[in-house]
Amino acid sequence: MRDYYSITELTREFGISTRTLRFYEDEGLINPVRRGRTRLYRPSDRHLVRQILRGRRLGFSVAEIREIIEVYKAPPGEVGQLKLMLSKIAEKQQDLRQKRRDLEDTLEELARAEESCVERLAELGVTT
Amino acid sequence: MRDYYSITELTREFGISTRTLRFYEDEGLINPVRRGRTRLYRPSDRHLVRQILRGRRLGFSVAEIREIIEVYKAPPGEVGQLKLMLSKIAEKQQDLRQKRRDLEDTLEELARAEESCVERLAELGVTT
DNA sequence: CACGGCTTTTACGTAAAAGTCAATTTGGCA
DNA sequence: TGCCAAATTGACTTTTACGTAAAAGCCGTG
Repeated sequence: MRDYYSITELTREFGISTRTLRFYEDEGLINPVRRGRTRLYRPSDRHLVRQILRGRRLGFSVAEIREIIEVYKAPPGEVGQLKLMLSKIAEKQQDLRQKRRDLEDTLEELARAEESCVERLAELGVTT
Repeated sequence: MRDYYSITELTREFGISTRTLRFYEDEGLINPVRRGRTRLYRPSDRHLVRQILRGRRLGFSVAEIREIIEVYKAPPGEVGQLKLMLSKIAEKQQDLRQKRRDLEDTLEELARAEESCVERLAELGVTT
């Protein structure tokens, strides 16, 4: 496990630009350490980037991703805070379950479209 | 099954604005018929809106949604077109499967966060 | 027939998420 | 130690997906 990654290493690994990484930092999603002015990304930062990109692919806004990331952190000490966090987690879970339903529905429709294409090809005497 | 829906009926049903529906029309996603200048949405238009919103929730851009919608249409007659369509469908399916992995991973992390909150609450003597 | 309510078109506005560009600064190594 | 590729910062631009406001058309009701 590497100690640190440079910004360009991460841009290459994840296929994003330095601007994007700095943007996420400005937005408070990641906090790489600095040697002088240059950013050094720890494994934990790298993992965060991975999570951010996952959220992005799922269509979450940066604000929503921030909320999700916050619940990954160590749980707070106070009961009220803990309960609040639990309700936030439940909210995100519901959101994701809705997305999962949307996803399965869309996959089904695509399968139907695929099948009718294959059938049509068969009618034309083409073997898939 | 109703013949036609007015624009406001659909906005109420789906919780979107008239601007949004007209925008999707400008973008070529839907094509309601007209009585004079007013739009009349058929059940098929209504179903399209449902599919559009599903795509939107999954984080697809309007351009991507348009591509998905196009493969739902009746399959074309020509072999080359059919094969092209099949490859487009396969592409979308891969995309959706990636999203599904992202989704399951995120749900797992949320479950872990949830568990550690519950544990912490238990330590504090709170029964969930 | 005037009115309120719904609808239309046109046009400009805007927030989010970066991309791009220019002007430094720096740090590694020959 | 001197230099050049890489990194940083700040400002401006772009794209997407609508929001919003203005001005006007249709239509059933009192």
